[in-house]
Amino acid sequence: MNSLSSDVRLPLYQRLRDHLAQQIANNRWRPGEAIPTEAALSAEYQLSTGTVRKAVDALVSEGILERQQGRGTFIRRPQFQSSLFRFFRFQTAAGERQVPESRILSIEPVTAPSAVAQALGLPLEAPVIRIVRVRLLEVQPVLAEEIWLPRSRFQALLEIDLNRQGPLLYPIYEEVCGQVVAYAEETLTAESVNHLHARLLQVPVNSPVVVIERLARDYAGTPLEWRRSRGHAEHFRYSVDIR
Amino acid sequence: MNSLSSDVRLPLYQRLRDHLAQQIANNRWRPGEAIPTEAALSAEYQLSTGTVRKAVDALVSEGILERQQGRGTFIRRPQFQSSLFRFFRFQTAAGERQVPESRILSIEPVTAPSAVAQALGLPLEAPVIRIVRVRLLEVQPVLAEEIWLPRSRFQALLEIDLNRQGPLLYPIYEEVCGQVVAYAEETLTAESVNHLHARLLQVPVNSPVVVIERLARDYAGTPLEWRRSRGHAEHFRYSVDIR
DNA sequence: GAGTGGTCTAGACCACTCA
DNA sequence: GAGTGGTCTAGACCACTCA
Repeated sequence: MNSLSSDVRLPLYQRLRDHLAQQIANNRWRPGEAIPTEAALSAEYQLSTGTVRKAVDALVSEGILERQQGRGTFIRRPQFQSSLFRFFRFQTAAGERQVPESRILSIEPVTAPSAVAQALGLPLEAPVIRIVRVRLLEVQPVLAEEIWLPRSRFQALLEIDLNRQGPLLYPIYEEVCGQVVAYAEETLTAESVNHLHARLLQVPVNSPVVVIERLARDYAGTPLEWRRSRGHAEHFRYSVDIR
Repeated sequence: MNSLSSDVRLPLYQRLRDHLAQQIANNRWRPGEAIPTEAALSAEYQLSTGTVRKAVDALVSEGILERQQGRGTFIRRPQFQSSLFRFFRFQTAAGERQVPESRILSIEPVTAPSAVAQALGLPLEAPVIRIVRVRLLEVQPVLAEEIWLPRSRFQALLEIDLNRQGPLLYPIYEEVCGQVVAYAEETLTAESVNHLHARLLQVPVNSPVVVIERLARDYAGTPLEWRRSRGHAEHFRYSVDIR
């Protein structure tokens, strides 16, 4: 038997949700692992199954846990590939979806400019890593990306050859640095492309591009990565439901 | 006592949810009205309160109902103003938010071009209404909008002076035509502005604009309105959370 | 067949609203 | 003080998974 520490004025299901979220943030279980069964949680915290289910429901709807009937409830491994597809219609001539290739143009230790320091919650001129890359689909550049990481957590990236890895960075962050991206927030704007990005994207100067800024965080909410991606507006289409 | 008609293989809470959704779509209650209390629904359908709550929970999370503790559960009146603010940062110099004014440039009965007929689910060349307007903030145009409506439901709009109404069309649709917008789906892209829209928005030809296409539906899911809005990219900023 | 999550019951008691 | 939604209990039984 265990007990819930947080604010006693909150409902029990809320306190259990917070307690579980805290343990997930502290890496008590790794992504893909199961948490204790509902019966075990009921017994451990002396709560009815209905109350336990309501706490687990909340974490499931937040995208942190994933239920599988008959098997258990698991820490969800985020699937950020799909978020990319929400924004861009990267398709081959045959119409199938495809993860764009990655070509790293540079990776280097630098000090954080003020916008980056602010986004990542670091002091000005804190040590960071800056990565510049383009994403390509059938030799055509579709996205130009600038990526900033706090050096304290990602030092190990400087010692490997990123161009020999797959096109997705988040699995590499997890394997090489033990850092798991749990959430992200994206902001979209549009602009006329400047000379530098026009060259990287192989489009005429001043054509319209979509700009996507993304701040990615770990389970505890600490910022892990800030990136700014630019893509030609022709490939861009984003849908959202409103109620 | 009443009984649920839908597929008996579905869980009871699901069948009650579908049953209530059907009645809402059939206008059994108007927006702002209360549905029966949980106790009344339990008695009417011979279900426990837990099951009734789960059905109501589903409709609440879909944005169709709204709970108010101690008062009741109400048909939600959609607040589409807020969706506009998610996309554009329309702000006065003082920083406060403001609904942009509306200036109707034209409203006329026409036949549906193929893209419009397809979006609204109408036959080609079906009778529709086309509205062109600009939205202004402190005399500055911020959005140029083209709006298409099925004439069968919106005929009454042709008989009033829209420029003597408020800037929001959805309350007018409800008051004048009895049509309630329940959901909408928006798609975002960007483009270089052409001569016509450059003039309406008072921006240089070829500057980047954001294009928002919106399909609005009633509670039954029938398309009510299709609109395409263009705004200068400088005023545009859209944020989304990803998990 | 043992173990898991999914559905459902029949309540009790609490917090809030409103006349 | 009557009526509403909000929380919580202590289960029972079902559907699914996996050895």
